[in-house]
Amino acid sequence: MKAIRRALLRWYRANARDFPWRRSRDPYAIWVSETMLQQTRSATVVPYYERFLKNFPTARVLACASPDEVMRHFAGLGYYSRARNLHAAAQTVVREHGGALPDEVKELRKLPGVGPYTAAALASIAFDQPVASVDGNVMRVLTRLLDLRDDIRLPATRRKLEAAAAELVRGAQPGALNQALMELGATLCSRRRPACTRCPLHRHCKALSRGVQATLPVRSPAPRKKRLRAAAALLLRGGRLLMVRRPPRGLLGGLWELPGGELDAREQAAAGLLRTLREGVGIAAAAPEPLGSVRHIFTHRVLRLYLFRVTPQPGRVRRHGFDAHRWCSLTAARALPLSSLARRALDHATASQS
DNA sequence: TATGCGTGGGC
DNA sequence: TGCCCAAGCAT
Repeated sequence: MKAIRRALLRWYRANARDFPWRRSRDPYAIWVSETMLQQTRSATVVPYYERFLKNFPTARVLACASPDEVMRHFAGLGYYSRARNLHAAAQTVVREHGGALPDEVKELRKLPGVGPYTAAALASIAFDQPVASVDGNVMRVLTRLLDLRDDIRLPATRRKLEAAAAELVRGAQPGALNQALMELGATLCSRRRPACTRCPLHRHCKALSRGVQATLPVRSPAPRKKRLRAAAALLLRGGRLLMVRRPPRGLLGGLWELPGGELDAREQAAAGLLRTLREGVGIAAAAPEPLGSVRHIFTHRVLRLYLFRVTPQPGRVRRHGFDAHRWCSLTAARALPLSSLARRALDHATASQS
């Protein structure tokens, strides 16, 4: 165990990649990075992280910002409940902890958006607490090191690995040990073609000694994605287009998009669009002009979004199921917090119609 | 315990 | 095209 610890730390000191969050000791900055890194590649996070910290340098500044402004800096990153939770948690930190992040796992876990992994990562990296943070990378490294063939989708497997990791990070430099395990999993101990010859743990790896490293970790297959269809409108009035904001919870919560909605089974796209406009924004229209479609893949769904240009009949917007609406210039619409899907839809619709 | 929640990249 | 994956969390 001691040899493993020493090998990991030495390897990490020599091989840690240079990320902006690794240059900071500020618990708030580390918190922001850990939140953005949840289920997200580090290369994707870098520009978001830098922009976010420039605009919201402290928990106090973040706590005072508007929800739209916070969401604007998460737009395109995905899993948007992270932004809402981070914002709410910053307000809690200001209100209950004087603006400074608590240093204990138990207190950190009470913050919305801070789960077992993030709490342990913060406590160890920012506050030197000897707790193990087990993410997907660590699970891959440890299942191989131990030749553990249990399904890593199961919580029971996760508990076993957390116990193993807890043994490892006992003692000095828990933050560096946790990061070393993650870094190893993110680089050498990759899912396919692990670079075992360069691995600091190759002498200790049970899976390697048995030649089964490429078969680990074992993970039961995910259920098949559901297909769904939706329609959205470039709804123009006096040179401005209508944008709507989705309610805070659920899919793409808090983000803006073109008005429209999901189609029923076998419903024609144009007819369905007119129905969703009637139901969602209380606007009547006729003869939608087709502008093509875009395909978008979510974690658990495959969406086909049909786009139309629509000339509305006179009448006020009466929202139902949306949070807010706004008549915008194209420039203003593009500056709203948009999901990647909404941005692509807007781009596609405006390019097709001109 | 199972499911919902984004996005972009790799093969 | 389809499937898997990447520093998970909430309900």
